[in-house]
Amino acid sequence: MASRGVNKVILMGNLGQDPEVRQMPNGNSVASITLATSESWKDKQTGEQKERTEWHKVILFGRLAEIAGQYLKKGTQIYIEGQLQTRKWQDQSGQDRYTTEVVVNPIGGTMQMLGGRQGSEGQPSQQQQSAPTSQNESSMDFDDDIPF
Amino acid sequence: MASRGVNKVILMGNLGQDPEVRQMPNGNSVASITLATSESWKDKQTGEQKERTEWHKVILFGRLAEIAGQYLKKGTQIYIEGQLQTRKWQDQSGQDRYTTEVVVNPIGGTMQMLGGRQGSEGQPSQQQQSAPTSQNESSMDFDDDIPF
Amino acid sequence: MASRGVNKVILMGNLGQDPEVRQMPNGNSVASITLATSESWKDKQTGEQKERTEWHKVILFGRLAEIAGQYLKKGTQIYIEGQLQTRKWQDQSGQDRYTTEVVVNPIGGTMQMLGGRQGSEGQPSQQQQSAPTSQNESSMDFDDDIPF
Amino acid sequence: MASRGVNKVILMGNLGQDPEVRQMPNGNSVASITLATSESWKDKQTGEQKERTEWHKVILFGRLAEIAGQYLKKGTQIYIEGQLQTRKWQDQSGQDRYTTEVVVNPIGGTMQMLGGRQGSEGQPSQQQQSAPTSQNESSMDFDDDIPF
DNA sequence: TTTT
DNA sequence: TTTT
Repeated sequence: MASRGVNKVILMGNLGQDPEVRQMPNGNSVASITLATSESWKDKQTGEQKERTEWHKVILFGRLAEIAGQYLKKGTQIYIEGQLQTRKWQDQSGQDRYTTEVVVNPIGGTMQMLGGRQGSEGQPSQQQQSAPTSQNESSMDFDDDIPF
Repeated sequence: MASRGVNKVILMGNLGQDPEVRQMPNGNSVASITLATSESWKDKQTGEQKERTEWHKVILFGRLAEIAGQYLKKGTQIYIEGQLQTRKWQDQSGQDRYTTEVVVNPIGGTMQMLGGRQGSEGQPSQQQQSAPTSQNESSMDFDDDIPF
Repeated sequence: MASRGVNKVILMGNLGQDPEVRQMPNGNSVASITLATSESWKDKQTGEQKERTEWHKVILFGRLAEIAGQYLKKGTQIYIEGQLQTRKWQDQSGQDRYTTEVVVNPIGGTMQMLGGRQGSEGQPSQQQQSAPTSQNESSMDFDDDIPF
Repeated sequence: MASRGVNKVILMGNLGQDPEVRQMPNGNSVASITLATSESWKDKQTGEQKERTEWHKVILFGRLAEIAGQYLKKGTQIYIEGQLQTRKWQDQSGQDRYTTEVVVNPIGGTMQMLGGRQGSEGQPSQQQQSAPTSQNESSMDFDDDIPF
């Protein structure tokens, strides 16, 4: 009867693409985003610099979905707190498949945009545009490797 | 060059089965466990009590894998800190599949067993056995629904 | 206007004493507990085993305060999520003093008891009543000279 | 013998002033910063917009202290993971006082700068030197009468 | 003052 | 004392 367990995910990273927002039948909003978290380290064996980027599927509900739709876009850096959920679905051949997502509900979860003006002193709109632009190239080869 | 991003998962729950531990070619240990996190709440519409159990695949490395192999078993309550990783694999038909796991490395991650003796004053071994037993029934219908 | 910042504390440890619960003028409950978190490690220099226990003052509000009064006691292991708050007060000599506490609100915060029954075997209702009672007395001299 | 307990603090906020960095006798660096975390909400009673800023004293060690000295300054937005520690000291009148800090060790802790370049454009090396210098002076009177 |  |  009492709640038992903790299921918490904390991510800080950048959106790989613009959010996808849709309305549920009951009028609530749902936003779907892909978030990249990168880490780099020195390989203890070879001493060389390594980097690994992990892609996360994040689903935002309610008010947070609306904020996502209005303010987030490809390249935006955000912080989120949510929880892990794995849902079952059927692929074209009727086979069971499972997808794990980080679900962010306004109650118990959080989403924060980071970096504010980020040194954009003067020309905010230009800065906003240049960021996605500079990512277009490198995004070429990661868009098709995303598991979702 | 500098590390950028946060990828952190915090789970507290109970093992659905005994851990599976194996040795990597280099001698390191890897333990695989399934962790259940349950939450319950009152449905705001109907007022009825709801419960949802989420199952997580957790992979422990190194020293933590060894501890898992030695001390954890079906029913044990643990706390872990790790990170999300999605890995790609091919199913029998050669199709790409993706599995998301919570990876716990000794560096940056953590695993703690909870509850110590838990009122078991006197007969620890009996207590250890009774816990899994009481879970055997309800585990009937969740073992085959686990995505991994 | 928009919320900016993250302030989150996650603790798992044992109560050093029974909780102290009191009612606010508006009828809400507030529980005050001290929580010990211990860590041990090998000193890299000397190789000897070290242990350090940190004591935290945790304040629970509302429903969580009531649960604390009913179910927690000295030695109970709990998990909490809350936030840091430093409040200012005056000591006997009128000097400003500051106390940092971990505040756990039902909204955004969490409290979970760990490890099952932990010794409450037998008379739960009696325990429920005795806890608040013993708290009223000891809370008399609570504020004036302890670190928190 | 085994570690028991979790003591974790996650903060994201802005520095209230430039970091103060000093060297320990053994050559290690220690950086002291104050971090503001703000939250805003609508008062459920009055409906008015409220804001609360909490100030945290954060201590960084080792490599992270050096990075703080080189790159952080008043206003910088950062994310940190550390742990709570309360230390005892004596004020001028010999009375015991307690100060709670968030301690960030490179092992187990983390510090990340957010939002990109944030205005440091131009003369990084000059900034690197000036920061420690200005810290040495102000750290003189650092310990004796501020809340932290 | 807790706990292992 | 920060930030939006």
